[in-house]
Amino acid sequence: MKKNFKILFMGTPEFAVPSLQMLHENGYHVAAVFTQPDRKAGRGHKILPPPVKEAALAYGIPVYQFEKVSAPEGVAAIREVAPDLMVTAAYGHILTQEILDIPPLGCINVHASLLPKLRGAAPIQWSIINGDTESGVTTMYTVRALDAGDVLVQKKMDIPPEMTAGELYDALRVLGADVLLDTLKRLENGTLVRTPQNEAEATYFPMFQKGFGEIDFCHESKEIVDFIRGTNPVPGSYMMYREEKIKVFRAMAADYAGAEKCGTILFANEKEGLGIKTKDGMVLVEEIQRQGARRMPSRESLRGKKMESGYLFKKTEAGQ
RNA sequence: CGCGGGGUAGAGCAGUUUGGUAGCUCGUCGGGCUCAUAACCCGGAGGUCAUCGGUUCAAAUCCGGUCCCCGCAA
Repeated sequence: MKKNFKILFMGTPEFAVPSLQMLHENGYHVAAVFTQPDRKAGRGHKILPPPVKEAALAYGIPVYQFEKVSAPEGVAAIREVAPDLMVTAAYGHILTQEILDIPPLGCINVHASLLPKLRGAAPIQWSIINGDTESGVTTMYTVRALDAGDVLVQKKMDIPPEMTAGELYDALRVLGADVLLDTLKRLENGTLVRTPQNEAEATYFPMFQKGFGEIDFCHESKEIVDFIRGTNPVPGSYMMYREEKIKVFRAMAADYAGAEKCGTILFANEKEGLGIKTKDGMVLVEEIQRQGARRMPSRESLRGKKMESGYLFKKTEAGQ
């Protein structure tokens, strides 16, 4: 098979950018890019384009932005592009069977997990929250059921013990482009093998909901630490100190045998830092961000704004 | 013009409501104590209070403009 088949690329966030860049730099014919509409982002009123749009425009690729691709006009646009192959990477839309049937070579999705593990919209964060020690990227044929299509190529990587979701995200988006390139090469030379997923081993984790990031100190210390690094930087974890929402970026587990209730501040000063009782010990909260301030080490923050030893953090929202 | 918090010494903060000598915890420099120390004691340096303008006898504080940082919402 020749390399110059016509590709329709669908993606939205930073995760998809290296894949698009790889296609462009390796001479693939990307006929069009579909991405989410520009949305209000940040403070004020600014409307920002998705990262993929900026990349596509820089490469001179036509960009289409539909609120719903599955609507008639979206489908019509795809038919007009008439791609041989569709590639999706964190596009943010569920594709209908009607759309999946359009490209003769099918639709390939780049997913940031070792399928069939961690199907769903936020596999990177969940892998760290769950305490996994390895992650990876999988390409598969897209089917109607979420992330359930036949696996094509999969590559693994280790998750270092202190890695945050943001760092893993950066690593996997690069790996994603690599896996996609590998997939396309096999498609070209006819060595691409499709392997059905083992449904018995499949796991699914949902998108985060509002209030998800609040820390529950009544879990085990390791779970709390994993939760904090798995939600860093988005959606971010936090705890409520009286009426104030304090964001937490980094923490480590430590031994402690006291009988205080989980969530109790054991100490909060600039020498020892911030220690909070958990189900099985304590966590040392090392980096926080208080209201109106920027993120900084707990000890620095505690030099100025004190926290009362003995205060009990109680989870106020559902989730985790 | 989406809502809200903030900008005060190298760092982190209080003081602003009720204008009246610029404070605290650290760091730093010098000295002391100690077998010793990130411990303790004494002393010093370091700030046009983001910026511009206004009100006032007097502005960090009250009023208006600008710049920058942050949270929410998306």
